Amino acid sequence: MTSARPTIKELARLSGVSVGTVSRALNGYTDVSAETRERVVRLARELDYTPAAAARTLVTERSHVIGLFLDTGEGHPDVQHPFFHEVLAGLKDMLGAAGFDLLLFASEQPGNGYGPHSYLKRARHHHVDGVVLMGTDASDPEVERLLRSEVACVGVDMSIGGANNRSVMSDNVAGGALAVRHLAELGHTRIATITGLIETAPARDRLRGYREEIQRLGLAYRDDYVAYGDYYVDSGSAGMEALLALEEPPTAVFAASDLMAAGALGAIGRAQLRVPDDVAVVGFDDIGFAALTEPPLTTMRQDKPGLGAAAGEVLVSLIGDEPDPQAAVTLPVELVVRGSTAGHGEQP
Amino acid sequence: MTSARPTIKELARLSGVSVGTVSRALNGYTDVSAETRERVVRLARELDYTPAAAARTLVTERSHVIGLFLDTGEGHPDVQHPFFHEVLAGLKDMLGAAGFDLLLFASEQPGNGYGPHSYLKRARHHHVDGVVLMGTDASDPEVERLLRSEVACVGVDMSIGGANNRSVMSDNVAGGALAVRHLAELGHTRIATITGLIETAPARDRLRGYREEIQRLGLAYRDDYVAYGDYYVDSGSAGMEALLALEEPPTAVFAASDLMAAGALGAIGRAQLRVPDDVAVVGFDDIGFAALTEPPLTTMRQDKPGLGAAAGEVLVSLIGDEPDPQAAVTLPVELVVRGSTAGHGEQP
DNA sequence: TTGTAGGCGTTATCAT
DNA sequence: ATGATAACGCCTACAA
Repeated sequence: MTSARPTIKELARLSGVSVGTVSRALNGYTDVSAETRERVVRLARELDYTPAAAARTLVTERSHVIGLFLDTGEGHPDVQHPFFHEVLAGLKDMLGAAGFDLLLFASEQPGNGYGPHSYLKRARHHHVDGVVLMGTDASDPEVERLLRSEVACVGVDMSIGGANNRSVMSDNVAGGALAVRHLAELGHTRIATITGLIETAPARDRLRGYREEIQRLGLAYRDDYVAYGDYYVDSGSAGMEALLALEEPPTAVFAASDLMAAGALGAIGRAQLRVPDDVAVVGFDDIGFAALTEPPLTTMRQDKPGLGAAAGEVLVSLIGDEPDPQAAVTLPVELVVRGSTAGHGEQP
Repeated sequence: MTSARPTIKELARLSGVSVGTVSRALNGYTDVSAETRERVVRLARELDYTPAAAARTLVTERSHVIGLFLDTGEGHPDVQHPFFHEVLAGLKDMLGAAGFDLLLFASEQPGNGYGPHSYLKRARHHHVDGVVLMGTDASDPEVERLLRSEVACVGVDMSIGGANNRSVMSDNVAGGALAVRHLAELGHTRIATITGLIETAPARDRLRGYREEIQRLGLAYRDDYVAYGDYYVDSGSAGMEALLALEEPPTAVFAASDLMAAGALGAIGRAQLRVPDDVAVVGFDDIGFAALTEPPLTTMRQDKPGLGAAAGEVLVSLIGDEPDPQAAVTLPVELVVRGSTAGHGEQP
């Protein structure tokens, strides 16, 4: 039924003009007679003509495709953390509106043969106009090579340098501080934290915010109140268990991710303790299910679609020749108070 | 530091052979002297050469890229349902291993000008070797046009026909039946259901499984025990509220998604009732957080990575000239019993 | 075994 | 305003 893709040559033949003219007409050049353009455009619509991206990329040096590296190393199931998906939604929308599609790098040896491709090679292979990195290990030598290259990169939740690279992330330091302040205002003085993967910038920043606020409040900073996690559920569970096993266990805990906070909730329950009465919990992210735990999670909300959109915008302006934007974009976070720190609905 | 991408011509010049020979050497043709190949390959490695996908696609008619349409119409935030992400992980891994990358269609008018592109045009534009559809409305005329076209398509959780199209989904009918059976075995006789978006195949199949099993068990099928939802949390909440408001409310409910089951959990709690004592709940999907609700959710587990991998395999074999695989792949589901139907941990 | 040359579908630079 | 024509980078007959 549907015939093969018509090419620009077809259009030229059928409309009785040259391919050059067809191209110009379709691309809205001014030096085409209204009549010709009309005819060509109509024909193109009738035949459902689409330009071949490959051909265009070849001559234009622009693919209108943004590459996406999405990993969360350390053997964690990648493409798995809910946080990134919500960011991705924002990224996709923004980029789509700007005329870009998203290439999710999946293969380490695209096409046939040629052996495994490095990050840089994969980006060049598809001639992507820019690259977004999420959850990637910035200290990986291959990543560093990519960052040093001519490819425009923007990292979400990772701090990357370089002339044509940018970072976008939440104000994690402020977030950590805010979480602690909230708990302190509730009367807590024994406030612990469960960190994210400490190799990552957000984890370090949130920890720093935690520490600075603890000290600012005149509370004692205790090493044993810092449990090291990896953002995922199990580490939250384990971290909380360790904290509860202390001689003087905390009465409140700030987990650097909702997933870990959920794990902490579980551990607290298993210890026959109650949230928030025995120990209050605040998470980070405000991913979808944060409102669905029991009790619902108080958390520091990140503007996830906003992060994605910001990443897209930065990248687009990096690609174009617009005035150089700032080196890093930082988005504010917002405290969302729910049951895990607030009163307990049922009780009078 | 990093110089511009070397082309095959560069390699030819530097290695003192013609471009044709370089191409053959790199692509593993046999009619190249071992010595020449060695030299060329080494040089390619040294210069970090990557073939330009665009050029290759142009001549080869193969892009080694699979397109992905990921929507969940009806105004729902797309790219948002956890289920699809877990499927995506499996898809990405499988496709990656097979040498394909994934193009996430984002823009409705890729490149500049040319106006909005239909599904088919977007697929052709990038010359993708195949397309995966997830959560897309199969009755959309534009989707139908894509399905009638020469583009190979595989739908996840959607039933699509056509010579070069395939479907992969879980055994939803069996899943619905199994859920009901489980509840019946627990002694329940008033078993209700909250359906998924009834326009979708999985929702209808799960409902059918529910109904058939109800009848098979000799229980009465009651229209008022069927609440219509849309897979998302709020509809589960609303559905459950409606069910609880019945004169003779159910003592058990089968929700066609974990998200709705979570919503039901909330509604039950607000009604001062308890799970599973007052009403037992079983969900569907077994998405990540199903084990984290309170109580944890009994659910029908779908093999999500398996669905993704199957989709990839089917597509790859559809693209190649391998013997035609079956028209549809159906994966088994598995009952995972947790607290929302089983005993209640804390109590003796 | 290797070189030459045509062509994939576009855009862009010339003339005309 | 339009038509040739040369790239873009690669693959693949066809010759040699």
